[in-house]
Amino acid sequence: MNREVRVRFAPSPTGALHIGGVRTALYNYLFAKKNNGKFLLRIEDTDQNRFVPGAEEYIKDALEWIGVVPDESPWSEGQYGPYRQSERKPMYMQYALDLVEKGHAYYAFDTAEELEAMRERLTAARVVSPQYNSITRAQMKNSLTLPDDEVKERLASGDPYVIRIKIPRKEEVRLNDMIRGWVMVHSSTLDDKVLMKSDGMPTYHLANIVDDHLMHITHVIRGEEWLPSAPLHVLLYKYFGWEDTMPQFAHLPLLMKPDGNGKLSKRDAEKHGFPIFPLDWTDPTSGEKAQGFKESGYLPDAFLNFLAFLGWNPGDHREIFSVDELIEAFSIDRIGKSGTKFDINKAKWFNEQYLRSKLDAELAEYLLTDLSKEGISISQDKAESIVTLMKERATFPSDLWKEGKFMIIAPDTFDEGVAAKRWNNEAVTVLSTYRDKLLSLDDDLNPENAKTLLEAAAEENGIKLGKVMQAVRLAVTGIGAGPDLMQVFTILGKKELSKRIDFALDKLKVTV
RNA sequence: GGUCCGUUCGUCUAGGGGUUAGGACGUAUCCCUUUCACGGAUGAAACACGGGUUCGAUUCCCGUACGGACUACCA
Repeated sequence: MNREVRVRFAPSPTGALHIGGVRTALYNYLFAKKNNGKFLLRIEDTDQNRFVPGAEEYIKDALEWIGVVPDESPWSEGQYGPYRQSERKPMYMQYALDLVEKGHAYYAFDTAEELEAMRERLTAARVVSPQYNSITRAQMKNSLTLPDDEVKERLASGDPYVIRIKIPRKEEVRLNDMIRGWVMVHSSTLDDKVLMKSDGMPTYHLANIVDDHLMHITHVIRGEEWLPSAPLHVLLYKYFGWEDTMPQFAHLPLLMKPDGNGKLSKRDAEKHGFPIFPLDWTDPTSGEKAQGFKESGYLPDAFLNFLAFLGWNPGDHREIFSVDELIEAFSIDRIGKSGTKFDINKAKWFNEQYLRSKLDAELAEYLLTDLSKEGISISQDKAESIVTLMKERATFPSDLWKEGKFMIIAPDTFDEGVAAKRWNNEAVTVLSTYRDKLLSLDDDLNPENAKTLLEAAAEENGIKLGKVMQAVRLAVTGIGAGPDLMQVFTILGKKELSKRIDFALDKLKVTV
């Protein structure tokens, strides 16, 4: 059997795509590309009550942002469409009926109240897990207990019903997970899950098996939260007679909270002030806003690299991987088994690495964009010069503007701590002399002559330059830290520089 | 509660019957730098516990503890 590898990412459009979902999508994508297969996206919208407007577009946009674009999806259908389960609705009933005919499923007419009463009864009787199963179904209203006539009558009269799978009483169900190895579950612990809901929609369990089969899915790579229901899925493949083409399963470890215990959630993001969604998201009902990785300044390739390493590693010590390199290196057997705590510091580190590898011209675009929002415009050359000086110390592109502001706007205040410690008469003397020298300089300023002049200004007054350097920096930039001063002076130019010195001399005089 | 899954430095992890248990993030110290950052160097820091199996177990097996997921006419 030599089937083309086909994998799917199957989110439900119930809100913003969570980072764990993005990782699942990424692993599916990497696996597909590694094996020259296809990566498809299927929207699992069988629950009409949970539909959230905009969620589907969000999924699409998020995947596009990191370049994990499906080969087949609702927006670029392949030959096994539709790719939205709501649009596949007419296809499912026949499969459910097939199971009823084969005796592996049955009609159930119990109302919500009756189900609740059953659970209460069992709980009162101290039954460990109250569920609709091979024992309890005998007491319920279904096509196994009701006379045939009544069943026919109820169906004919439009009585609401569901179709449930008939889980065998005693059977060992086993599956060979690609990550976890053999997992065995006894059917007596499984319940008769609903396959078709009373609204005529299939449940996830039925829909995903039918669709995966029809779409020729070869591998199901999904989160660990699905592991408990995987045996049910195996049973369904068996009852449909699709065992020989049953996909291989790989259940991914979960993404956990950075502190404490539990699955990573939106609350953690709020608590720690880091994003959990790839893109900005505003909840359409509550109006709640959540910031995305993109809008927080994470570069898509850095984000993707970071994500890939949440639960997977190449087995050597390399960490910086392009998408192509990830595809080349990826394999499911190098995915870990245990839950992964989310560490935003690592994400920042990846972002810094990618930021520094970017061309100055590209980074200058970010700076220019930020500046235009402030109503400031500077030349491309100047922007690139600033980027050159700032990119080694930036985590996000927005830091270019935030941290490099002093090269664009003259300071109007001065760091008080630095002033108190470093500002003195010697600094004033050197700075005045330097200002005069700048004014009589014919050439444009460059790092060399800026330095020569400053050294001369210090020497003429018998002052060691090192003693006043911090004061000089303070006078020109307003702060006590930053990139090489002579480079900064060059970007400023002699006119601006002398203007700033004058301003500082005037403003700081009183504090001496 | 039940079922299933898991457990190597604070975090992500490599490793695998005999290793000085390796790397990365973070952290500490030092160097570079008349600043800060970058960079470089160095350090602290881990096999959950108890039984087996074995000449030898962090590695294999079984328990225990702890953690997690699931336990809907949600996915």
